[in-house]
Amino acid sequence: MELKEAKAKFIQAWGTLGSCWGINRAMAQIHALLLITEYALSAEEVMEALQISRGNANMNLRALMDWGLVYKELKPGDRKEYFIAEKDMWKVAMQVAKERRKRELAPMLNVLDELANLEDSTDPVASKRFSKTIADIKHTADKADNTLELLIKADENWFMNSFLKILRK
Amino acid sequence: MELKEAKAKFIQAWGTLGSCWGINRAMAQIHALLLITEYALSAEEVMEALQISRGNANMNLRALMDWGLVYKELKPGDRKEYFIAEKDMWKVAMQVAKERRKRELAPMLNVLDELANLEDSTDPVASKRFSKTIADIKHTADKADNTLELLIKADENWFMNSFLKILRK
DNA sequence: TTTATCTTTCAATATATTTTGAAAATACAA
DNA sequence: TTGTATTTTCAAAATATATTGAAAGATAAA
Repeated sequence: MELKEAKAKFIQAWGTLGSCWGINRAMAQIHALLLITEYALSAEEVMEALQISRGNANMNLRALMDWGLVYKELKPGDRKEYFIAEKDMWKVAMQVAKERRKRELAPMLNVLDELANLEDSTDPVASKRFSKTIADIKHTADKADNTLELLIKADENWFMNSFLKILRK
Repeated sequence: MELKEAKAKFIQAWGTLGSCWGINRAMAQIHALLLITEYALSAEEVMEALQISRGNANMNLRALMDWGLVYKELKPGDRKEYFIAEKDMWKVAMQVAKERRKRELAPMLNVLDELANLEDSTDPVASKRFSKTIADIKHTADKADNTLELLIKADENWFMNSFLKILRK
């Protein structure tokens, strides 16, 4: 296999993986492209490499920056913007965990909270039973949330991070 | 809020959460419905409760069983099949982790393996650099995979499980 | 075997998401 | 300011995904 083919294969595989996680193909492919490019690329170059439109490239580059997976890089004397991906995959994983926690887990915990305290006087038995089920789900979700927070916080902490590195060896 | 409304809200919220994770709405909603129903439901009852077609209900109930999140229950003297959800949310989380590891992480690791050993004599420098990038990504992915395996294995092991329960307190 | 009941399949349809590209907005230099 | 390079927006089009429902396939009792 030649290099060009290998790069295409990686971009394709990363795109497929992304779609399992509710990330659209273009976004995942742009991420993949930037991951395997050691220098920063302009929107133009991304469009060219992946054969996508300007609007698509722009929208997904912006989304990747929102997720903290890609940074903008400005070159002096050049009006174009260039984009480069975070290459430390552990940081990438932590960033994704952090964002998903904020965007998905947190809202669900709020809904569960609201539902756990329900009391419907029309049918107190069923109502009680429902609250119990919800409370149980919330309990596990809270544990997951705490674990994730601990992991993220630990990663942001120098000492814990060195400790984790040993575990990750 | 009354009970009926609360149940609808939970089903709706669970459906939204699912769609963030590449799970379609119907599948997530059926799961939610079964989670808050203490007895087993027939396909008919699921269709009725969620206002979905027979084919849709059937296909997604089957998918939920594939994921190990829902079990079939047969009642003596009744030809209908009934469905009940796994209620232990920790088990649910582990089951999801297990399946996603198998279905998504494993194939990606295979692709990375294949790409890490590439040597393109046309451009040995770039080729080497690419392999190094891939190897680095694979390294982190392997760590994630190992951690996940450990977690799943631990959960399947009685002793480790009691230990984890203390951590989860 | 026939009949009644229930489940599965799948092509057609509906819905949702992604992508495009041209126009508008913005940023900057002269 | 005006002109030029670049980015952003967004409605329309294209694509992908989910849903329907009727027909075919099972299964078991009569």
